[in-house]
Amino acid sequence: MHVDITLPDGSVRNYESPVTGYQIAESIGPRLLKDAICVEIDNKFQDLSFEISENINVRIVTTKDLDALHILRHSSAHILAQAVLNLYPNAQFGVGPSIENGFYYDFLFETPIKENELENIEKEMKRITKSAQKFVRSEITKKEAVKIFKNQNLKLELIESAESDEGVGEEIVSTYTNDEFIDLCMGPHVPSTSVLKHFKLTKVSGAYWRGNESNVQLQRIYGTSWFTKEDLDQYLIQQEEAEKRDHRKLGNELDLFTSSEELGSGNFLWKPKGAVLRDVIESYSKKAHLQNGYSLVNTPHIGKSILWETSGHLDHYSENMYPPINHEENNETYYLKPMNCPFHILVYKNDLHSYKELPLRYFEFGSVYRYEKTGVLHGLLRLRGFTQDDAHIFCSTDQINDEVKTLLSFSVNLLGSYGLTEIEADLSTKPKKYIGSDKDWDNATNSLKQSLTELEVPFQTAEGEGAFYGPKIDLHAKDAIGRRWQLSTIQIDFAQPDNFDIEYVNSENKKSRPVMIHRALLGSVERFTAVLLEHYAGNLPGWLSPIQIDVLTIGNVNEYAQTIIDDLKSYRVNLDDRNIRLGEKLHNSEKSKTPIQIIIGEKDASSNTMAVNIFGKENMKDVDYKRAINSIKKSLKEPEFSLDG
RNA sequence: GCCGGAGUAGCUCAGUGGCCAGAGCAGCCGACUUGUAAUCGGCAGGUCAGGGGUUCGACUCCCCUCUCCGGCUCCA
Repeated sequence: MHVDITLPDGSVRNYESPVTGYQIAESIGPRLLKDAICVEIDNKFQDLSFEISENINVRIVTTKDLDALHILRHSSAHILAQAVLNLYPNAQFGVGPSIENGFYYDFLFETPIKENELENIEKEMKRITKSAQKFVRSEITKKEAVKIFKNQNLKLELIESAESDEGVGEEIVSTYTNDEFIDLCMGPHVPSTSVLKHFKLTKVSGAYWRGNESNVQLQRIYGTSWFTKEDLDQYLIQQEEAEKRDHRKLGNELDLFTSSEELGSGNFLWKPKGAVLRDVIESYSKKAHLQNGYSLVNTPHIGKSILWETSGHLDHYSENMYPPINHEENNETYYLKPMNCPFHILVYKNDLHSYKELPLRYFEFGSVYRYEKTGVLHGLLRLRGFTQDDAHIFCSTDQINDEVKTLLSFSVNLLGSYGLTEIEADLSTKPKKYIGSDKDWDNATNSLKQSLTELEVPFQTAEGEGAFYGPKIDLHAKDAIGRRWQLSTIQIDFAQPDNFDIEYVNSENKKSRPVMIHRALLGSVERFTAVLLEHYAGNLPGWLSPIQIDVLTIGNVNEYAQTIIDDLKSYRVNLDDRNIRLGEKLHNSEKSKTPIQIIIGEKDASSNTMAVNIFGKENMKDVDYKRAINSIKKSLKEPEFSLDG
């Protein structure tokens, strides 16, 4: 018997049947055999030892392949479990997949392990990889599996619940064995433990069994694993780079914001420089909104309970709301607002609206308060009190299409103005539980999809992830080191207009119900500030920087300095005229990441020149006064906002 | 909320079951009058997160609370 194997280049090779991936790779070349990790047969990954006995397409997956990294990491997870069980024979082991940049495995230890034990586990892993054990796949019956894993309760649970991901079918269970170690697994795996060379255990943390809060909490050990030392090193360096960019660290170093034990979790205090930064960010956005058909509204921080009953927040969102504020004398209950929409609806309701007014767009920097669980708080990225650049658009159903398109383009351009130009979207569609008609959902979802397509925003569809009241688009921006941050959200809402019974008078003089679009583009000003700080590693572009220019003097040139400052009075200028060396002034200016330094001494005063350092550009000396001022103004210019840009 | 780790001067960090807890930077005072990346000297600065307990003695050991860090869960 012979089989015809078709390779990715279209060539067909003929082999004795059955043939394995090994044999195919070997027949093509020794180099390929050396780099081979697994095979892809008919879109399914299999071990190199998998026997092929039909005419089929086969691709040899090598270490160069992105798919191979997942397999490497999956195998790394196995060896982690093997090492842990060797060292802690009474540990229970759960599941261990490959994840972005690495892998993890979940364990239940008799006594919780500590981070410093990772070193030892890593050592045992090294021993296992050096001994070059083969990964051997076998299929056994559930009965046999139950016998083998009789002391492993977590595995028994997996066997009983038939998780195909974990190698458990209706009757047959797939396992991998190397040395004494056996685990449930679909595979494939790298051929031998010796393929693992460049890995590192990174941290240990808690994780709920099967991701369910009400289940037992396991200990998760994380690691990273790569084919080459260079890749591993690069990853570790990138981690360090991310740490340097941490907005919490930068916020402290640059004097932007602080927190306080007395203040409590989830809120920050903005220091003068940070407040300026926020204000610049907000002002720019506000201007863009006013130029693009939005009206500014302003609403308070608390509202009576009836409001939150009507909006449904007390039914659907009370877990995330701060406890009520009771005024006993008046028998009134108030709540801090977790969202701005009910207030904007009240503004809308105050007037009778004609179809001629629509779409009506109400915009506000609205501070909201959500009682987030302590464990999720994270610097400015996840707060209990934060400010949304929030707007609610009231429009007719047939305006949704145009409105969403305008909005999407507005958002992409706005984010781009701040320097975030790589945008990707998630489109969340109708969930199982929803309100409104299928027709409305389809139309709205199509509007969103069509806008994304027309504006060429790359997007993924998250089926069933929409809110119960309408579909949504989330925009993510990629930062300078490739991290993805969720920023904008655009949500169509069929529910609130009903809840509040809002209306407009249509062209036939009949009452009609508008649709609402909720949208926040920066998301939260606090969060957005943090993202910008991390994106720019603290080196904010000139127009955003809290201090834009440091004027550094040498000797007594105060009069000349004053002339310069007067000519730059619409900018944020700081004068350092202390009697210290220039080197120290430069050092301080550098540390505060001021984008422009003007250096003037008596020489400059007499020749009407200055030295100018512009961050990221060359340092210039003896620059003519006018030319210097012009080039400074040019480099501090805020980006023009236009929807075509 | 859960698991694990941590909290020492304004900041970054040393340190020990036992005399008065240290350094650098920042601050203040003085000298230096400075041209491209930290000038020198001095001074001051701490209820060792807060509270309780064990002990002859606690910053150190135990318990509780607060805050932070890494995750999990959550994220209209």
